[in-house]
Amino acid sequence: MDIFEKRSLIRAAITRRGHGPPSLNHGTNAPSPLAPDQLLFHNALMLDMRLVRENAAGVQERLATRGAGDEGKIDELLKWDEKRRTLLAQAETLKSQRNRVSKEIGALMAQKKAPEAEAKKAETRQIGDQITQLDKDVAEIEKSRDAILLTIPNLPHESVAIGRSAEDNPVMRHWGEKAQFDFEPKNHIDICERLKLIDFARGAKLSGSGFLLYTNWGARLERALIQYLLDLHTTSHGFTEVSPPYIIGRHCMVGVGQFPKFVDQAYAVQEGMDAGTMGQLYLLPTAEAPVANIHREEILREDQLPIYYCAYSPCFRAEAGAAGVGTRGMIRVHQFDKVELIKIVMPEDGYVELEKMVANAETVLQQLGLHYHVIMLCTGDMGFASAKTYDIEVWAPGQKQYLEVSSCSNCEDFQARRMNLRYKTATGENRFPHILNGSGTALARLFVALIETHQQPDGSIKIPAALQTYLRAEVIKVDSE
RNA sequence: GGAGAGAUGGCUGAGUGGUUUAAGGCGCACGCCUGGAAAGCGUGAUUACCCAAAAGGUAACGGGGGUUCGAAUCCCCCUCUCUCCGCCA
Repeated sequence: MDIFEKRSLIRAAITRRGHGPPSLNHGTNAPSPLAPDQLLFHNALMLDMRLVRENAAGVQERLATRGAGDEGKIDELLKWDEKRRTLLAQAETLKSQRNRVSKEIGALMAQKKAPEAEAKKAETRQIGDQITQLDKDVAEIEKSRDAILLTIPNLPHESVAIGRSAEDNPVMRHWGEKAQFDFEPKNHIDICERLKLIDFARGAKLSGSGFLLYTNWGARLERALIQYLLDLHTTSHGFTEVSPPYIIGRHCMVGVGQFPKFVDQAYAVQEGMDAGTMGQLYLLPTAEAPVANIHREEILREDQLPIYYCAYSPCFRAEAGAAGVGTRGMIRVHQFDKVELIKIVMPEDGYVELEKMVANAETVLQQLGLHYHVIMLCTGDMGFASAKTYDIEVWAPGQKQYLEVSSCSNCEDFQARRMNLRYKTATGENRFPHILNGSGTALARLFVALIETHQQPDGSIKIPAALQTYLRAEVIKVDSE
């Protein structure tokens, strides 16, 4: 069987978007899964349109710091916005007229004055035609406007370092030191094969390259880590554990800003297996997607905030275009486990909460005795939805490189707008909360750093004390059964 | 998977084409009354958009479309919930 046959079988049930047959439900003219009008389910905006109107120059300036050229979209956005408001005002005036005349008709009918009523009907009918046209125009304009808005990333916070790429990310701090060995440390692939923690060959046999088969103590270590992480964040850091669906609707992906930009990175469930108005279903790329959306389209009470959620889930990523870059081993895989942290907080608390979240993720590495540093992503390297992001990179001695195991972001109200999540203040005002997400932490790379850091001269792995009660072992040895 | 019944405001619940400007009840807030309460009486209370603001206007009765001068109400599609049957870990 060649590689293409293998891949087509893998994707028989799970296909990337756009490559499957049209669904029966949709007929042969199935709409593009990403038509703008399919992406929005309400009128909330990604960037605050009022802010864009009132301070276009400021918005453009912030966007420009990302170096992606999005600031060029603002002028067109404003053009659509102005046109929309003009037409909307016209339509509403006409509707007001029609409502008034309709009432008069009702009154005439009640008085059995049919001829007069008929005359007014003709008048109203004509107004109605104009309204229909205006409504159509406005809808078109909103479609154009939203198509642009959906592709504009969040504005970076003022405190974020200006830069173009990962090389410009400032290191904020580090903890511990690079582990020293009086022997040549092995990399995780060798360790896994020797200790039979992962069966790379059979994982690939099952699902293709980039899929892992954890075996025996490897599987147990993975499970122990999940359990340890959830326990830590729930009991010590005050998070409420949730366990979300792993298959989620398109609207959730749009809500957190994964779509439309990263649609190629998601595994789509077979076309036709969609959820009606929720649209096409996808395997989650991160638990952030379902968990941040838990309260979408709700109005929370201020006293419900802050909300802290943590969730374990596997994460599925197509990693299209990433082939060949560190693909061997566990560093970049199509499916990995992660414990995710999500916070929904009042805007004034957003940045304090971000620092706390990073500290919560750092605790993991400290307790496991792993050297790491925290970097701030510069404007040019930040994710689409984020206003400010810290990455935690753990040292992997076998790789001789730092691996990203956590990315903690404050998305401010960017996601809340997309999903129309608000909270009501004590004074009765509705506001968008800040939504934060952070890995607490990603498992596959944590696994790598753990076994590479704690490997012993005899090839065994010493288990850190914090993990021993979960794994029920102090060491993993070659002859461990 | 099959059959049926539903979805109305904070909750409950009326409303089968025109003072619905969504009744009534419960709960809520404020006021009157009271020594204080209860009861009673009165007032208020959704969301979004347009408008610099105010005034005003428009829209929303699960979601979308249609009929009509006019739709919570009639028609079509979808989603969700409940009941029964079937299947299933």
